[in-house]
Amino acid sequence: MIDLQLIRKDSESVSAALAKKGAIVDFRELLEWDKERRSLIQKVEENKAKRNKVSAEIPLYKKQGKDTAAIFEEMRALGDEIASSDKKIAELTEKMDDFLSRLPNIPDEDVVAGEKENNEVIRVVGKKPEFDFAPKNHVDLCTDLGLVDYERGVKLSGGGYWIYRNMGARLEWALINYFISEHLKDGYEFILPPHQLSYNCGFGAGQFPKFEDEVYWLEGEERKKGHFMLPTAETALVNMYAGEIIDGAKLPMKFFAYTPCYRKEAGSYRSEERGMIRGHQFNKVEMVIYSAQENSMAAFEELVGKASALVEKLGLHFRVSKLAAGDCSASMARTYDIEVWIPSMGIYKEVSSVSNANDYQARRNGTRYKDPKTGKNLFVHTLNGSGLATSRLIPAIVEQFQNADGSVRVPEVLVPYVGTDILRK
RNA sequence: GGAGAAGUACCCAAGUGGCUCAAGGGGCUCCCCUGCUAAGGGAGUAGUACGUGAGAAACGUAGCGAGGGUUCAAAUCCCUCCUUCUCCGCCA
Repeated sequence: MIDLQLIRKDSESVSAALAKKGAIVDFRELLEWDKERRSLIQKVEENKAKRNKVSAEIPLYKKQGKDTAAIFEEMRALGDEIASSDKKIAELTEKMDDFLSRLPNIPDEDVVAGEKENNEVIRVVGKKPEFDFAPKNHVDLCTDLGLVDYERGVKLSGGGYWIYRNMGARLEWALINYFISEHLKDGYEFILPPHQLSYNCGFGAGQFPKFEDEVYWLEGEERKKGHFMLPTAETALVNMYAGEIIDGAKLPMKFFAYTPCYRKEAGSYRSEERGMIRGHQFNKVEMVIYSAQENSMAAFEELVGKASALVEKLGLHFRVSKLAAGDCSASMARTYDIEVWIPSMGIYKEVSSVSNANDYQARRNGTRYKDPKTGKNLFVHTLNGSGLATSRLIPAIVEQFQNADGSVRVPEVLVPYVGTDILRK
């Protein structure tokens, strides 16, 4: 949610900033509603003050035996007026909230306008592996090594689902365990949230109303009162303190959670997205930081550093891209993607997306902190980053670390978790 | 899923339509007395949101789990919902 005050003060700058994301917004109507609403509030509050005053006098009149019929008549009319003003205010408020809730976040100043093509690669780590044999793609590798059973996954649940088997399951779980231990080392609190969340969480994270149709809703419930399967742990983590005022001395608060992510999108049947690149359910460890406003850039760098370090320690070739405004998700002011090289596809695929929402999510769900310096209540800055999405790492690992004989080398840091340093038939 | 009970401020808690625009206590903050400790006396303590102020102050409005309704007037009466506790049912 964008601060209404900011729009009142300087709607043109806000428009210009949103245009970087490709959102063309005209604030004139909103500002009209705002003006009308405030004048109604003034009027209705005057009337309410009058009603309060008269109400306090009524018991006195009654004691004195005065006739109150005329006063009641007058007060009834006043009450009707108050009710109708209140109704108009509520309607305006709803319209304004709806308008505001559909606006994307304002991108940071240094984030460039435009879409994907304006993304900037800011770091490349390692080299593209060279093979002196014909490398296989990850679908073949995983199938041949018995790591993943795509066919029976489809049998169980249809397209977009797969089964991890045997060493595949151990490799997947090894990644999760490895990430967990690294985050614990860094002092992050381990969270296992519910996977079924109520509507407010989707709204608070900024994913609704826009992406309501991209998540799985539980049957038989009305949407706004119902539950959906979380599309990322961020949706849960970012709402834990909704409506609360956090003691500023406790910031930054750092969390991570492991959950599967449930998404309808998968859709894409393009052949290059075969296998585990995009599924309806995938595993991810997610990091979230609640930060004081002035420290959120540092927190952002920390998350980028942590996510990169994980990929680097796995020994994978990857790059870090700073996304253009239009490629950041709607809620985010800045996003860096960590993209891992998939040899068979000849492209880099995202394994982590690190973002700073600034106060956008906190405004939507009312997460504030008391600033120890000023004593004022401020909206927290929320940041999130995958640390990491395991389902895309496995394709990268098996493809980048494959050998001529079809076996796959296990990244050293995972050996203790997997129990072997090589995966063979 | 069913039945019963409850939800009031940092905590406990009084309060079944109006001098209660929420009593009292605990805790906390400050002051006084005493001063090693212990004990005593007094004052303050509703956070927050919104509105009018450049802003602070100040004022107003809302607020007794949430949302509606009845009424001149609602913590109080009515309806719906949420949460907690107790019991029962279900438990792949």
